Amino acid sequence: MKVLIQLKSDMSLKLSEQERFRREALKELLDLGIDPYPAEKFDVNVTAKEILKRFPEDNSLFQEVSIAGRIMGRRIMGSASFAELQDSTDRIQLYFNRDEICPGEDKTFYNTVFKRLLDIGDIIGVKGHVFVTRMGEITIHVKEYKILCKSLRPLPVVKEKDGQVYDAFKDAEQRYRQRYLDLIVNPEIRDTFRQRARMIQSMRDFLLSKDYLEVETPVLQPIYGGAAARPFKTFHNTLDTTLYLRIANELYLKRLIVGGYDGVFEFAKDFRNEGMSRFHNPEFTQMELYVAYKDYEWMMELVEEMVEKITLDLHGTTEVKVGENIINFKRPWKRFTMYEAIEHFTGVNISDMDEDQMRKTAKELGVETNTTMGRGKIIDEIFGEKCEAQLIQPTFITDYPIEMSPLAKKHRSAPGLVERFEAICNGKEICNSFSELNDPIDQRARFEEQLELGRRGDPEAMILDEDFLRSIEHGMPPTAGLGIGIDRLAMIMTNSNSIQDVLFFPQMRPEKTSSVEGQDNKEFSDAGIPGEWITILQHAGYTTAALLKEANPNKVFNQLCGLRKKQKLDIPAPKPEEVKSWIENM
RNA sequence: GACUUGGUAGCUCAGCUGGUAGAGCACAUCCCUUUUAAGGAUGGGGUCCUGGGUUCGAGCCCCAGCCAAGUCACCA
Repeated sequence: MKVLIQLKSDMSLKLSEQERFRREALKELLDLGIDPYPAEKFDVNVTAKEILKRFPEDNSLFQEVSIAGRIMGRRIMGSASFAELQDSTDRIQLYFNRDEICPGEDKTFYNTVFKRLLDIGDIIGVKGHVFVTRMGEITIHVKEYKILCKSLRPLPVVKEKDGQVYDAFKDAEQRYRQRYLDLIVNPEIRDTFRQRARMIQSMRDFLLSKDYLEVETPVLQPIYGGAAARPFKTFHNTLDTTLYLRIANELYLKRLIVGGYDGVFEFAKDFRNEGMSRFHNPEFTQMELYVAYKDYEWMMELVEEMVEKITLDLHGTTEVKVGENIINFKRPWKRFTMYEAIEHFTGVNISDMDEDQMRKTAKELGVETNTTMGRGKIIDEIFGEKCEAQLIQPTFITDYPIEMSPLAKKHRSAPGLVERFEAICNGKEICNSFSELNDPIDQRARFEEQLELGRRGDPEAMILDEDFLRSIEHGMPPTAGLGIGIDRLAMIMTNSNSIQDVLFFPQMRPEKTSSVEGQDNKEFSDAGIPGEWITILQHAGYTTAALLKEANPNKVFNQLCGLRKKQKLDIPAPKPEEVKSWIENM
């Protein structure tokens, strides 16, 4: 028991006052014989949302409810109290009456347990009936309650009245690092992720209804491919081999088309070792789809149909508000070839220009180029600078320069182009698709061009995948392929300004851990310092042996006594000569 | 990677020309006892991001660093 108390006081040095109060409350609960973390289930027969929705229509309902959730607010006034209970669906008010919670003489369970030992953030289960208070609020009249989990840290308290939010918890860093807090106190965040899940469900339903097969392909790949990007590198010990986290699954899905499936798709986490921004996270989700005997024209129709359906499923209309704009996904979407789009936004027709003329035009348009850029790259640059951001309504851009698209089939009629399209929406690409290149000779030549780029130092150049080539040498039917950015689409569908808002745990730089934690205490204990004082010394700033060795013994002694008093520690004060001997022994 | 802005109590934020760290919420002890971002009284709570520098004196000024956000560049 003594050890326990010491442990506790050591721990409490690092705790804030509010955390210490909660740990003390926990102890009192245990002393009262109440288990703050019971093992048995608590049966729930209703949600807050259901009550709030249906009770106004029929006051005879919900006369025996059992519901559980987190306490988000309390208003205590002696023998009667109100609390707010938040479950996964909504918040509902609870009414507690002392003499009903404690019908007998002993009022402990109300006076002590409810009023003093419970806190905002604790999770409880209650049973009772629903009524309406004098203030007109739907409320559960609690007959009994049970502590399901004691919370040891204070929650950010966000309050709201008439749509006005007070003390909103909105610091992006804390919200992303401690997403659980964000989800607890900002319930609209929970809805964003529900919408994301429904969006994926809707897409999956659509694809399954077409009888395409949902598949899984390797994340760990010996040769990464299918996109232009730098990979994450890792190592497999048993195979003694370098492996890469996939940047795309394209080449594997095409192998499955070679294998005889007509349609395969995968919701794939891809990993790209590149910059981060509000549009880029190192890991992101892409849905890739490959359908045999189809081409990119057909795929455009499918994308329109699918995204329109998703929008209807999510919003009941084809219109979505995104920032300042209303985006309408109703079919058909606008279509431009890349040349047409450039002509539309700049007034210049560049389709027949050679590289020199084009470079000159780019300069006139204020688009920067350099000598390493070929004709295709310049076109892409002009488009990116002058057109993409202006495409707010969903628009297909078709027929890309061949240089940028080593896996796409050459255009059936326009030389120098490939059969490729991207859908642009809200100024950003949301998907990328082409008639897949199935000519193995051409594919090998395109890979070799990529190898040449790699030799010239392009870190994103593709690697030649010999097994993939072998597979399409066996023959891949004409195939349409699609990659659609799930995070990007989720941003639009949920009106989110950054990708971090549609990922539960966006990548962040690791948090710096406290230097006191995990210290090697051996040198301290070797000098004869009792364990309970080591943490206190470290708390006082003497985190290493060297620091303590340099210190003035009198000052250290005073600091320790000061801390002992301040933290109300239940250990005897050290003697000055003891402190002196510790320091001498260091 | 570059530039801009920010980092102060558990949360949201003030903090003057550099002069003993503040408010609201939360927390503790009371009062009130069907309230509702409850109200009232009292109280406790701080590594002012970190490390240097200037100064008699730094939350504030200077330098370096860490973390985040925004903008730009590359990528979806």
